[in-house]
Amino acid sequence: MPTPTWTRLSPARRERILVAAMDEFGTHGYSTGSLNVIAREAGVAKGSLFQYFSGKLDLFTYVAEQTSLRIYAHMQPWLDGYDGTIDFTTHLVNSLEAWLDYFAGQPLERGVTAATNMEMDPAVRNAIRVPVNAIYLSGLRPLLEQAVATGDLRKDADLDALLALLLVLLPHLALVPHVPGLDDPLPLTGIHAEVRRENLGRLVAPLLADYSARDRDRPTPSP
Amino acid sequence: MPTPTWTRLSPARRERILVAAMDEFGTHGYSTGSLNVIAREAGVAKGSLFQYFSGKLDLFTYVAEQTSLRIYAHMQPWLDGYDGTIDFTTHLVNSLEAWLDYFAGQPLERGVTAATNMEMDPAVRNAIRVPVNAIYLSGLRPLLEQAVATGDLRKDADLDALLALLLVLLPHLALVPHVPGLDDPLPLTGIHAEVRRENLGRLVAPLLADYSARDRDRPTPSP
DNA sequence: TGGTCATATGACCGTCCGGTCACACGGAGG
DNA sequence: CCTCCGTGTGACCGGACGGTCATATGACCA
Repeated sequence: MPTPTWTRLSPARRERILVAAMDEFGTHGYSTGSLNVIAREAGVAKGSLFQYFSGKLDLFTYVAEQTSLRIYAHMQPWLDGYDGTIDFTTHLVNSLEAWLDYFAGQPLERGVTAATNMEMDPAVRNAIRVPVNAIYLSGLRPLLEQAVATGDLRKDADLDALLALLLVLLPHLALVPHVPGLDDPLPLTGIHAEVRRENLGRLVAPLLADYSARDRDRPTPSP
Repeated sequence: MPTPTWTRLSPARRERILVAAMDEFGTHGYSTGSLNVIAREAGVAKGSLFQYFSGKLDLFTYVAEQTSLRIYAHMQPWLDGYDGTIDFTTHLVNSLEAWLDYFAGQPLERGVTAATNMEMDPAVRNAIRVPVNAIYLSGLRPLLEQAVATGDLRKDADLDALLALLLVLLPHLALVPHVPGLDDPLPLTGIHAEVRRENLGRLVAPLLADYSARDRDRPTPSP
């Protein structure tokens, strides 16, 4: 939790420090990220950082929280914008396209997402991942429930399993195009937008098809 | 690549160093893992480590490679043991149970798997993940092709998409029960064996059901 | 016995780390 | 004009790091 001093700072100074911290932690991770570098890049004395935060972990926690709030705010229209006028699989693919486009254009948020997903220290990971996961769950579950309400997903669809799979998958989808060696087999890297959209559909299809209530979502089985 | 001196060492000494390195890297990751600690725990002078490996990265690369070989050797019976006498979904759930049980009993291999999956430095990650992924792909693709050959998966099943999803999922399944805060929504932690098996089925079902060729794998759709 | 050589050792090096602290600065209130 | 206090600063601290190297050890052979 930042100190009262932090809240009295000019927005410009706060933003410079936040950006420098996102950049450093997002590039090197928590434990390897350097407060010296953050202070230098922000144009601020290192001692000042300790006037705003109680220490390295406090700063990283703040960075992770702010980042997840920004990401969530950007995705909100897709989370509560489903009304059943298009089929749910298409809506989900559209949302994932927006998800990928967002991270393609926001290297800072992408880096912090990588850092929070790759942290080894259990104490740090718990401080970061649990609230972030809660944010994602609170947005995704209503979306799936809405899909059941509109009749796009079957009433007996296993929402818990679907949610767990999506939560594992989402960070990988966000990072794969920009993090070489992470999940090279995912067919989303270095391709045109139409091919990427098609491939997103190929990844989502097996997840959703079995729970789809509308016939048009289910391909004809071979005899 | 280890030096010739390493290969001339007594197996006991090699094993002590390998175990200490697996433990340290598996607990703290590559960049935070300490050669001082490895040398101390192995009962060996730090200078000796530099007689066996050219540096920290060389040692970690060796550790990751040995670990993936051990894991692969243990899973081999499940990878080429599918002959179609049971349906493929059941075989896959059986294999995943073996996968989870293996990592439950092998904290060293589990730690190294975590370390290789959570490494931030791109150079280190590429040195480690690419060959490891290649090992997994070389074992999993023939298994899926075998399932197509026996008629358990449809001939038009999207094997590339399935493989990509499995490759993303496998490390998470291995680590979730022992790495708090990693993927808490995955329903595999702190439960009895039968419940865990049932939940594994719930996770695999949406992945495979749409591509299954046998009717018994596909639940009755609601009208 | 004396010499050679592969190996083992740990003190030591330069560097960087997170964190501290004595001090400088400047606007507000007397 | 002086004092105070919130704020900004960077030199400094103890410690840990990866890596080096002069020296010690001991097996083997002449």
